[in-house]
Amino acid sequence: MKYVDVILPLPLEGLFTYAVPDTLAESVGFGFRVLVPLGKSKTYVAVAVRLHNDKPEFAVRDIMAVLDSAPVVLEQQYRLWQWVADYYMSSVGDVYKAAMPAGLKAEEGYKPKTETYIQLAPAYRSEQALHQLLDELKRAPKQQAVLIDFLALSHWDSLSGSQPQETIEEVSRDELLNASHGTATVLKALADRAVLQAYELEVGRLNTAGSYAPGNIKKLNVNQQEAYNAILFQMLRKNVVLLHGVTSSGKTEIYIHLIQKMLDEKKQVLYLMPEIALTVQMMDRLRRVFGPRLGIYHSKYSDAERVEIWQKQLSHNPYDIILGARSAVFLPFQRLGLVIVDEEHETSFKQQDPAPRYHARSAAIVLAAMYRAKTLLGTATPSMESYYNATTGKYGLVSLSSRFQDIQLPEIHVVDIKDLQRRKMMTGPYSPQLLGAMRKALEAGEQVIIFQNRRGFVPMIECKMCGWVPKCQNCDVALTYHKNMNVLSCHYCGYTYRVPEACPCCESKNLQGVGLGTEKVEDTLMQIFPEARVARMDLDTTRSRAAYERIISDFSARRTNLLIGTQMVTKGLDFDHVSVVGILYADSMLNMPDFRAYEHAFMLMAQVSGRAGRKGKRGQVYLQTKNPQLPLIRQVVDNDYEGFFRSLCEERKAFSYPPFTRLVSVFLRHRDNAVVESAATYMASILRQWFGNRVLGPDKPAVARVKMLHIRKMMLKLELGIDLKAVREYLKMAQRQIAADERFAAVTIFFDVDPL
DNA sequence: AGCACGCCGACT
DNA sequence: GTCGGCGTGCTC
Repeated sequence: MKYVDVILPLPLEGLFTYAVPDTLAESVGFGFRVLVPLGKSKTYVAVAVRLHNDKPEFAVRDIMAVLDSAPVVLEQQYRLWQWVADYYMSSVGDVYKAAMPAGLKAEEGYKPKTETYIQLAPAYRSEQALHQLLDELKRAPKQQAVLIDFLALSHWDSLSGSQPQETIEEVSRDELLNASHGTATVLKALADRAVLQAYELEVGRLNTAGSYAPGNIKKLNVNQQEAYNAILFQMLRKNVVLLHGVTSSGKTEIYIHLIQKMLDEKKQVLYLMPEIALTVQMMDRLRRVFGPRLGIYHSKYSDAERVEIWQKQLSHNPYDIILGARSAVFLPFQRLGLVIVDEEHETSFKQQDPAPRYHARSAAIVLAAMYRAKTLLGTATPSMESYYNATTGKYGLVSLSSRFQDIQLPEIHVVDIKDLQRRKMMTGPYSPQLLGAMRKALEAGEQVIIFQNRRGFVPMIECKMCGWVPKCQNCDVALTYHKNMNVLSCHYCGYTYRVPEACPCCESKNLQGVGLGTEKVEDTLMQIFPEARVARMDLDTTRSRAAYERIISDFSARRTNLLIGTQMVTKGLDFDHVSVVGILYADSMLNMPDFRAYEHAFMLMAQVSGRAGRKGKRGQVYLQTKNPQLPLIRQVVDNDYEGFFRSLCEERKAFSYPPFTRLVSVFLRHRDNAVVESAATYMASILRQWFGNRVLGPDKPAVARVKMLHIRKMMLKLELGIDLKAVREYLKMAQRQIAADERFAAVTIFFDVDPL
C-alpha cells in the first residue's frame, strides 16, 4: 500500500497521512493537489509532499482524487513554505493558505473564463443551402440582417461559394450583437430555427498586451551607469545589495537595465513592490519595455487572474518578469535570477494579521538564495535593518545621491503651529504659510498634496458636558466619525454605529469631534479653495482596484489638482507637477508609544516630501509641527538620512532594540479578561525560567480588546547570535504547557517574529 | 478552521 | 420532559 503525506489548508501542526488507492497510485506525485476527507463531512484540497510505504500507526483514510496531472508546487516553493513556517512560527498549512490563490485551494476551484461563440449550423454550410436560407428569411428582415452580418464577420463569403475551413473567423456572441445592432431575441430566433448554434470557448484573462520592445530602454546617465556597475560588482561577492538612491535619482531605470540583463541570460526576475504602491505608473513603465513578458500579481487582481498566472509560471512559457506584491514571493519560478524589492523600507511587506506573519523582504532573500539568485533592495530611505546590514558588510551598498536631470531636492519649511496658534493665525489646522503656498500653486496650474495620517472625518467624538466618548462594543477604541456615510466606525473590527443625537450619559446635545481625519481635511479645503479639483486617497476611497487606479490617473493627468491622503500618498508615486506638499501635523506620528515611532515618522515625512518638485521646479514642503526644535525635524529638513541613522542607532543600542537585538512578540487572546491576565502571568513565569530578563511584560497593548477578545502581550528581546531554533522550541513548549492547563486551554497564543 | 459531541437554561 | 446555547476537542 502507498501512502502520501499532505499539507492541509488549516492551522494544524505537521502533515497528514492518507492512503493512496492502487487506482491512483500512478497518478500522484510531489506537488500534486489531492482531494482528501477530513472528519465527518469535510473535504479539502491538500498538497502532496511525500509519497512512501510506511504504514502509520493510526487508521488512515484514502485520498478521494488527484486533481493535477503535473505538480502545481515545485520543490523550491515547498522549501520556502517550510522556511516561512519554521522561522515565523506558523503551520505550513497557514503558509499554504497564504501562498496559493483561492482558486487552487477550492474543490470546484478555478473555472476557466468562457465566452459564447456563434457558428453556422452544418446543414447550411453549402452555398446552395445558404442561398435558399437567405431567401426564406426575406420575411424576417432582422434575422436576415443578423445572418448576413454574421457571415461577414466570419469571412464567410456567402454569395460566391464556401470557404476553406481555416480562413473562417470565430465570431463571439457579443461581437455579433455589437456589429449587427441585432438583439438577443433575433439571435435566439435564428438559434431556434437551427440556423446558428452557440458554443463555449475558453478565453484567458491574462494580459498579453504590448510587445517586447527593448529599444524603449533609456540610456543610463553617468551616475546611473556608475550605480549599475557598482551593483553588478557588489553582486559578485554579496547575495544582497542595497541601493540607496534619493527620490528621482532614477532607480527604476537601473532596475530596467538589470532586468534586461537577466532576460539576456534567460533568467526570471521577481520585482516586489509594497501592497499599496503597486501603481499604474510602474506597470506602464515596465510594460512599455517588456510588454507580454511581464506579469502582474497583486491582491487587487481577481483570484482567477492569479490562478492563471500561477499556471502560466509552471508552463513552458512563463512570464520572465513578475511585478507583484508580498504574496508574489510564493509564485513558482523556474529559473529565477534576480529579486528586486523596491521601497524595501515599506512596512506593508510584513504580513500582519492572519498567520503566517512573514516579511516578504526576508522571504525574498531566502527565495533568491534557493535559486542562487541575487536580491536587490531599493529605497530612498532604507529600513534600519537593511542599512545596518549594509554598513556591517552583510549586504553590499550602492548609493545614488544625485537626482536625475538635476532636479533639486524639495525645500522644506518647518512651520511652528504652536506659536501660530497662540497668535491666533491658524485657519483650523492650516498655517497661513501653507495656505498661501497652496493658493499660489493652484493658481499657477500646479498641484498640491496634503498628508494627514488619519482617515475618516474625526478620529473621536466627545460630549463637551460630561466627557463621554463613543466606543466600540467589541474593541477598546474610540469610534471614528465618517461624515460621508454619516456613521461611527471602528477601524479595528469594521463595525459601524449610528451617530447618537445626544449623549447617553447626560443627554447633552453638545457632541463634538476631536482631531482631524482626511475627510475633514477634504471638507475644509474645498471650502477654502472652492475652485480646486479635490481628490482624497485613503482606505475608504480605494476599496477597489479601479477606484485606486482612477485617483492616481486623474491626478497624474491633472484632472484633479489637490490630493489629500493618508500614508497611501507617500508611497512611490511620481507626479510631475506637484509643487507643494503639506504635512499637517507631524507630531501625531511622534507620539506613538512604540520604539519605531521615530523611524516611521522620518520615513513618512521623507517619503511624502519626495513627492514634491519635478522637472525644472524646486518643490516646497510645509511641515507643520508643535516641536520644531526636535533633531528629527532637522534631519528631515536636511534630508540627512545618515544623521537620522546614526542617532537612531545610538538610541537602539542604548535600549537594546533591533538591529542590536532580535524581537519576538507573544500574544495571548481570550474573551475573559481575568483568564487572559492570569494565563499571561503564568506564561511569563514559564518563559522567565529559561529566558530570564529577556522577557518583557506581560502588558496590555495600546488596544487591549479587539473583536471581543482581550489581549496581552509579551516581548522577548534576544541578543544577536542566540540559537533562534532553540528559542522557537522553548516558545512552543511554553505554549503547549499553557494549553495543557485546563483553565487556559481556550486561550489563543501566537507569536510575531521580528515584529514591526 | 470546521464540526460534532456534550453539558446546562427556557420552552411545550 | 426536549430544543438549542456555545464551550471543548479532534481531525490522517
